[in-house]
Amino acid sequence: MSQAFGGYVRKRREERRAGDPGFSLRRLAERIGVQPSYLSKVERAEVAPPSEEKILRLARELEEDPDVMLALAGKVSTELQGVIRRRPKLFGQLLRELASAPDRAVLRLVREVRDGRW
Amino acid sequence: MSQAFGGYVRKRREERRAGDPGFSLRRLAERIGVQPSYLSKVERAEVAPPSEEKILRLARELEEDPDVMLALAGKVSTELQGVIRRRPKLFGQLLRELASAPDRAVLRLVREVRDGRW
DNA sequence: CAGGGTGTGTACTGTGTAGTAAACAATAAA
DNA sequence: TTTATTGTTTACTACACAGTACACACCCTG
Repeated sequence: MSQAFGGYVRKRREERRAGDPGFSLRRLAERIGVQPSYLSKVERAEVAPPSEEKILRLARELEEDPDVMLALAGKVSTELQGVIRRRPKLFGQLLRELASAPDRAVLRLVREVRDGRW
Repeated sequence: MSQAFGGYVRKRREERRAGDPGFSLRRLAERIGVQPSYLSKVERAEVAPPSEEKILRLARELEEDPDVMLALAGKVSTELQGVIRRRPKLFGQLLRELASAPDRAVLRLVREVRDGRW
């Protein structure tokens, strides 16, 4: 299933490793705070993706978008979940409405909101 | 923490029970598909809220908003999570932007989208 | 006063999550 | 040629999650 996540991490790590030997599996594992054996299994999708916390630290080290990383792991950040939980009706409606909207439309809304046009 | 959920279920159940004896704890539990003892513990928050599946069935029986019910249980539906996971960057941005927006503003967006004004 | 229905207390359980710890073979460096 | 370093294999684990099963005491009510 989440072959996606492991493969992605491995790819990104090896890319970054070309220019920086600090991106060996062992040294990265240490910075993330897990055993090398575990990171190895994660990268080869021998086990499920790690916890949100480890994924976020991984995203930081690899300079990847945390939300994208979490999505690859089949998760949604507790932060975003919190945003929804605070106003479930409102955001439930909005998200369902936007589920089938084209990227372009969603992007327009993002900009609209960011520019304070409300 | 989730005293909220249990208390809410109990309140709603007893309300509905006034007009319909089919809303005794035992009979409701049966329709939901759990043991009465378990529903009892849930209502008194002696245990954590049940799984998403049971919560949705509960919401149906009690005629409550599923998203609200899940929120009380500290959860977000896998359906909504799926919407986000498909376009994590886009929805991540949007939600963070809207996190601090007033209800009114979000509601305006919902309507705007629903009326196809994009 | 027997019987059905009500909510609850107690004890237990299978499954999933999120890893650790130690040893191993292959490669690279001194 | 030792010595490090790398990724991997194997075995194991602690804890949370999502409940079940059964017995119990308390009402009514017919």
